[in-house]
Amino acid sequence: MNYMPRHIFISQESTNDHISIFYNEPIFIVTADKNDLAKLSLLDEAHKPGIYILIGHQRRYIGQASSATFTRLQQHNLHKDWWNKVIFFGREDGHLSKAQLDYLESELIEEFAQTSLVLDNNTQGNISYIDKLGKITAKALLVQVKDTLANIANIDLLEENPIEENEPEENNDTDQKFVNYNGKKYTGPSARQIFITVITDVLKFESLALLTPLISDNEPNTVKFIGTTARISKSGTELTKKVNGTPYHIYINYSKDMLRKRLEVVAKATEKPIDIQL
DNA sequence: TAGGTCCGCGATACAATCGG
DNA sequence: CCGATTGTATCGCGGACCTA
Repeated sequence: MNYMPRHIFISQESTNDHISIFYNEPIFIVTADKNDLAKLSLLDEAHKPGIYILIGHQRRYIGQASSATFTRLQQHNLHKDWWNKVIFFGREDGHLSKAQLDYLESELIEEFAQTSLVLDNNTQGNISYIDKLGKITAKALLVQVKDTLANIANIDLLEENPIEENEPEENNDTDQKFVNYNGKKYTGPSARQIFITVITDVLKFESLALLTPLISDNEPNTVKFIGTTARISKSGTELTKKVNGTPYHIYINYSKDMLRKRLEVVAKATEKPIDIQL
């Protein structure tokens, strides 16, 4: 086969999220962190039928979604807390019958059952009648998914750590600064950079009404640090940064301690949990 | 003396500059 | 470009003083 798979790495602004999409006609495969669930809804693929695998340490759960994977994942987000990553796949054209989904699901359950991994599934999946042709295409699809994952993404579905962070994270010794806001981890080269990425997401996803005490009509200042124009000191220092994708400028000329306090204020205003390590 | 206003001072926040 | 420091501004609260 001489196919040319495409790997599209979804990355907003910086490397904050871990959503990857692999295309290999006619299939697509998405891998993502649980933390990035919200962003998954933006993908067409997440609204197509598919098979998904929840991944957490030694545990796995195989599931199917006959209309939209995303809605099933949302449910699992509420009711299962042990997983931190997910892989799901389907056909780009959405043509996966219920019988095929049943077949793929139970096939995978069976395969996983033979490994040392712990399966969270209670049942073997549905056994529904599947015609010969449907079975053959489903089987071929599964092979293609595995091949694509193995060749392009270097992922073995049946392995213990299929998507394990490919070790750039290991230099956590030198770079232990991060912010955990609303279940998402933000890292970056500097405290100010992290601050900017967090605020960028806040401005994109949170209700501005909650942020009004922090918004200035024009130039930002240290308390109302979100504004609509830049601010430059008399001596020419840029005290603010433009937030990409929004009309806002935010004051960033803070010490680490002040950045921490600002983030705490934001978390309180938006009623979201935050963990700050700068 | 109760109630109200205002002043002063310590604490906190700000903005700019300075040093890696 | 990053983060800390520092001089200045502002806030907030207790207490003194005034008045009815």
